[in-house]
Amino acid sequence: MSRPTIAGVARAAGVSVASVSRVLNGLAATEEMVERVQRAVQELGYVPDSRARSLKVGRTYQLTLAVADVGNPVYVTMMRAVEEVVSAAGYRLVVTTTGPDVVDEVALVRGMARGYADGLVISPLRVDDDLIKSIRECDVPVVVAGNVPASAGVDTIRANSPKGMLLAVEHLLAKGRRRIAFVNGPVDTVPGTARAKGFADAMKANGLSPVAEVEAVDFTFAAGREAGVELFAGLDSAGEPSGKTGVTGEASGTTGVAREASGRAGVAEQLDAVIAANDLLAVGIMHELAARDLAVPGDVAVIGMDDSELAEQSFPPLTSVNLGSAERGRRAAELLLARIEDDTRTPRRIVVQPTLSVRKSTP
Amino acid sequence: MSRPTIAGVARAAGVSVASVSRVLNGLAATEEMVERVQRAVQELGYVPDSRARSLKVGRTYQLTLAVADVGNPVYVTMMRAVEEVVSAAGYRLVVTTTGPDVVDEVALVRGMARGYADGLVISPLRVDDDLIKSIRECDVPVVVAGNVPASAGVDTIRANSPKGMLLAVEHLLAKGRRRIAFVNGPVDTVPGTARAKGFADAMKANGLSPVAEVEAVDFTFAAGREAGVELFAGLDSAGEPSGKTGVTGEASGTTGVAREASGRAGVAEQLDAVIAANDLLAVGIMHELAARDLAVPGDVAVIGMDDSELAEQSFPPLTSVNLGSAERGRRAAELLLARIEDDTRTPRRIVVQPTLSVRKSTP
DNA sequence: ATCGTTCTTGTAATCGTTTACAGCCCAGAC
DNA sequence: GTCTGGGCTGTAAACGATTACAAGAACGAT
Repeated sequence: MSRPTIAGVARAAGVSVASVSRVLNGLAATEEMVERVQRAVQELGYVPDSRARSLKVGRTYQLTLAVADVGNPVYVTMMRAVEEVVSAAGYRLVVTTTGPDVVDEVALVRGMARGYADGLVISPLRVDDDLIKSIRECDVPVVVAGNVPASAGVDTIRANSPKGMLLAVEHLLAKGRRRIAFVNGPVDTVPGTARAKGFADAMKANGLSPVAEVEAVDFTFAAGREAGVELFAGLDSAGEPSGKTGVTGEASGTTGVAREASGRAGVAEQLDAVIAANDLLAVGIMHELAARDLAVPGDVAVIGMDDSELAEQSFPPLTSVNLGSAERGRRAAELLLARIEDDTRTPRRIVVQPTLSVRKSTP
Repeated sequence: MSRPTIAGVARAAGVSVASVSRVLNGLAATEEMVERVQRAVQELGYVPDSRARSLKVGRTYQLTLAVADVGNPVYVTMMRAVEEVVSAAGYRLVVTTTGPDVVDEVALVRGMARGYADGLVISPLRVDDDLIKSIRECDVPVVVAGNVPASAGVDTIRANSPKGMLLAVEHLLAKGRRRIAFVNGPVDTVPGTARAKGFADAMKANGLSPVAEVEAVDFTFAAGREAGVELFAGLDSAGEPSGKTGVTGEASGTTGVAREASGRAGVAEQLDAVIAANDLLAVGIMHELAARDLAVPGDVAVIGMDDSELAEQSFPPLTSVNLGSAERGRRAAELLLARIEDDTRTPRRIVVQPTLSVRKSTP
């Protein structure tokens, strides 16, 4: 025997399907009616079919969260915040990982038209006009968690990376560190560009120029270690303190030799602090520092960004710029829910301000 | 103008809705028919409604993954593996966090009857008869990722914790460490009991008895640190090397004093290794060791379990028992997909064997 | 007693697909 | 020339809920 439907319940209770539906949805009904329907529901073990309900009411009570990589602890923080808001409102959360490619993001947004979810929170790694266009034309509300231009005309909850960079640079300065290197993620990504510009501005504002800048191939731990290798190799070979290192490709070939040569003293006199574009990169850098017997923060201070759980767990605990991932997640979810209720498209742009979580990786 | 439906496409193409549906689903049709339908689809920007489709075919092409806490990196590993398999098969993934409470898990399983997903992978923290029963009676296939008794008669993919514990203990023994303490998570959880028993057996098999055993209140980093405090307090106050420490509550009251007294030498002569029930706990312990100037692995070796990304990222990198989370996730997803295709309920029980990932936290 | 109001309940249409069934056309065999 | 059979195509009935509308009951006002 298959699952009972509302018709079965109606038959068992001796009432009409409409009445069953009304009781189930808490609409007006006599006590006796409620009584009978509930008894029948109990007896048959009836559970309403959400597929059918979705078709009729045009809502799935699902929301989608799209992130580039679930392995990045910042997305875990965000996901947790979104889940909390969303499930409190009676929605389920569909989590999708888009990967690094923008065409997959576009495909995802377009696919929302299938109606399997009532809204989308997307944190895009890369953005192009196609993506903006698809978001604008999307049949369901979309909230972007990340920096997109105001001209795009879409709802966004974004962090203030430049301000965050300023906090990082000024903290280092206050501790007497002025020989600062920057390890960024790919500069063709949304966070990558924002942080590159933020770093440059923050340094300029304080009359500093960077000791080195390295672009990691990804926002991951492994890429952070590679970037560390490249960073130290660059410091050794090129003597000039403010020069930028070359691209990743060429450096890796000479890694072995460069690493041999990069003595503790050599590096430490050129460099006394590193800012990384996220916590994973920062931790990767710290590992490479340790491999070279450089003390954190004694020889080199390190600052990460995102203030994810990893920052607290790393050793030494990582000073990190809190870009408000949890709050961004929470507010993105709230904004999305609001849009679903009332979709008067006057795009909102909410900015969450950063704070600095000072831990042991800076003096 | 609202979204076009299949009827609109049919009208535009001058054919019947059935033909449109057939073309869209790749069934037999003349070239001209395919031509006309596709042109109409293009022109109108038609996208099929998955809600309607779900109702008709009784499939949502969604799978649910339920875990206790997305903050635990082992679930991130598992989630990534599940996502990969599932999305390759054309399914979406609904991620639900159940929290630590078994009644919420039961509610979730019961709720699957609503039909919003075609199957469920659940990694339950706590299991009781109600949960087993609800899984048995569930309308959609359920695969349990975790240890449940064979008598339960449900599909499971489980780890071999005892074997894993044996790997850990024997590795320590081979390195000359015999004064081993164990930091477990809550013992009323599925992994908690499995690991407690596994540890006891592994020790006995090697003729050892534990220096101390501590039960953390949770499988988290914070709980790991608390457990560390308790562990060292216990070592100081109770002189006997093989005694178990008391419950958490009483110890915390005397923490301040105990911590003062726990000198580097005092601890190191009673203890030369700690095994933790997961990586988060292990990292918490390492922080507490560092706070007491105890070197890892010089004074105390540490072994974690799960071999999550955190093990690689922690400092020193953590030797960890790989319980095959990724493989478990992958195989759970595969088994679930197989069940959806052919639900001949002869419950399978798959065991994934552990390996040891040796890193720098052991000599 | 009649009428109008309000409140509850039932009938049937509807959401947008898929699919069983029947009809049509055409080719090939007798 | 008729019949059989096989492809395509169209009509219409599902899938399981919600909800507009109508009908009936109860009740007070006139």
